[in-house]
Amino acid sequence: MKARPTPPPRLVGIKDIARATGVSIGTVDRALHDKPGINPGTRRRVLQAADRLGYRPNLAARHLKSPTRLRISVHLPEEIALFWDSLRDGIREAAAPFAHTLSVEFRNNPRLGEGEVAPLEQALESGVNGLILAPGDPAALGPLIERAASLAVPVVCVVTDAPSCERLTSVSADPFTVGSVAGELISRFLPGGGDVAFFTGWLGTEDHAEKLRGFRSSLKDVGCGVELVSVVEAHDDERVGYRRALALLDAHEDLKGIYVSTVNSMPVLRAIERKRRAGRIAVVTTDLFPALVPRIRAGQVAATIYQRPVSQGRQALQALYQFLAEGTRPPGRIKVIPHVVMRSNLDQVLERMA
Amino acid sequence: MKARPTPPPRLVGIKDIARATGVSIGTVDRALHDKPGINPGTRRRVLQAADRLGYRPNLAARHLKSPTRLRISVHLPEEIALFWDSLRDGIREAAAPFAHTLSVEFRNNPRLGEGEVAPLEQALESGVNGLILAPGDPAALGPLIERAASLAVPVVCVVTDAPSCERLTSVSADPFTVGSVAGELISRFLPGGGDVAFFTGWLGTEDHAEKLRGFRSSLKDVGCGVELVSVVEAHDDERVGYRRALALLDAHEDLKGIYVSTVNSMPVLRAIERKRRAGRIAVVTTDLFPALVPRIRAGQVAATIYQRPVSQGRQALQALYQFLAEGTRPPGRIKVIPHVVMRSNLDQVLERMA
DNA sequence: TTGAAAGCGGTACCAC
DNA sequence: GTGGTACCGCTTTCAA
Repeated sequence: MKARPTPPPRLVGIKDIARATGVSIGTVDRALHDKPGINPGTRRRVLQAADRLGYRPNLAARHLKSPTRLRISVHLPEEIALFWDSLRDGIREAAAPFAHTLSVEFRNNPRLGEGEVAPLEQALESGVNGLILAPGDPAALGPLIERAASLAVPVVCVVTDAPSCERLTSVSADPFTVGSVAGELISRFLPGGGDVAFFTGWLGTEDHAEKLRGFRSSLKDVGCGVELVSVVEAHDDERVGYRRALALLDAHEDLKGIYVSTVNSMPVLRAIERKRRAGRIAVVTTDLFPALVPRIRAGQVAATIYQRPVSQGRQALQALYQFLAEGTRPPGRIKVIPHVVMRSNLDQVLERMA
Repeated sequence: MKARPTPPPRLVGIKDIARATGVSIGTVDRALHDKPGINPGTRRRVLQAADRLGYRPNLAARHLKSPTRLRISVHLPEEIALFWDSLRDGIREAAAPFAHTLSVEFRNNPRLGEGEVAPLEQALESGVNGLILAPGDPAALGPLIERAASLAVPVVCVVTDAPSCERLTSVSADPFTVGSVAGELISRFLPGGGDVAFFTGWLGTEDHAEKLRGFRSSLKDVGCGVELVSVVEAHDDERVGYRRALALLDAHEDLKGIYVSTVNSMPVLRAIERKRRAGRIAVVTTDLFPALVPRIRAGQVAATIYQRPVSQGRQALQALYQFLAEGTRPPGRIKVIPHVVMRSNLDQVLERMA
């Protein structure tokens, strides 16, 4: 005997509203979409009925008619490939279910902050409906983002933010929290207290300054005698980083911990190795890339803080789609919770990245 | 001047194939769906053309016709509400974009492992198309899962697994990794070494045994003299937990760390408080619930390992939907990477839960 | 200001 | 075996 499916609850559609109000579906459409040429009273009645019946538009059917698929342009750097490709994957993955409603175009620029303007201008020219971008140089991009806003093209920032612009939202790891997690880890790793150092790119960058602020606040909170004795700017340059790390290690014979708040951690690790202090310094790094893997395995890196680019991409696309398709406005800022990657969960994280 | 959208690339549809092959759309449909009553040669030609043109069915249009929405039944316990409700939220959230294709029904049972059979039988009777469930008692559920398999109803396990059954996939945090992360954290928190203890529910449970194995392996790996001196079974009972925690603290005057691998951590914390050893023992707990929040804030809990129910729900639904709608078979096991929640990222995690 | 009807891509069914 | 066509929910256009 075959099981009898209970009849699924019929969803209310546009013609249910029409029937309930005694008008035609055309009028219902006009009311629902604020179109001109409708009696205000009729509109009100229709909207009330829609509300009362719990009408939810069928997006699939909507986009069936006009093959005007929504076009989204994604603007990301080529370097560092692993990171940005993961982000692109997250976007592609999230866009897959909407393939028939949405088309995603990728426009790359060489590096964060370099050559960002031209592709964005071109995308706006070509009339895209939405933008996802990582504003490396918010100052240069500002006017363009404003122009997008004036064209009613929503912009979602990823990884970095341009909070002063009229963007729809931004998806990123909150830098204060990231720094704060690093600080708490290092403090906990050094219950006996000790001197620690903080490596960054440029302190002028808002993100980096925030990480430092978070780091400091955690050292104070945990309060077991861990002291920040040096803040080093490595200018995202391998050689500068290496030299300054060596100098740091020489100046502080009993340094107990280092937090590298940028992706530029390899020179620091090499300097530690050269000075034969590996294992005697608790190192917390940023992000995850192939060269870091053996260092984590060997315990030279106690933990690394991973910004989860795939997740950021997914959330950025979802926020943008929901706004474009349904008009749902996301919160002004979407914070991704970073992962603490250590030896014990490294393999699992790598598995997910592949 | 208005920007000119480039015409979106027309997707190939069923009638493009019909035109290319010189048959009618009805025939194309028969070929694509392996329906009877079609000449094998015609079928071959149609399929080739479909392949050559890169045909992708428009799922939205497909489900437009027959309101035979896919029905998914979700079987989860009521206790502990916060955790399972988060899981349900993740499912609902992920199902939202497919609301017109998919209807989700929730069937609850009182506790994990209790009263799981009846609702499941009822769901199968009623002819659902897919199942999401947390098998608390895999032995009792096994036959039903097999019956689902024989009815071609895919099953996705969440949180706990029933690996010996023919389920489509399972979504959960790998217990070995969870235990291993806890072990690594505690080891790192105790660079000077010391005695630690492990609290669990029943060691007979496979999950708990795996966590212990992971915990042990990390202690050995980090290898800084941390020793596991006691494994305590609290039988998920508050009073048993409290009594055994007191006994443990009395027996080990210089206990340095405790990992509670179940959600039942409050009695342990109360025992530590009663013995005035708060702050002198590194405690790692499991999951996140309101009573734990102030303990983390106060530093009595160094870290808690959170299984991310929302994410598990989302991934379970996506895997099931993609299989039902598109026939995509997910990997045999989807591992969720647990979050390490500490004071520094607590607020952010709570924000996401709300 | 409103109604009626065509058509989007696909399914189901009837007629040949 | 195959072709033709009504219909799903919605947008759009044209006529009233």
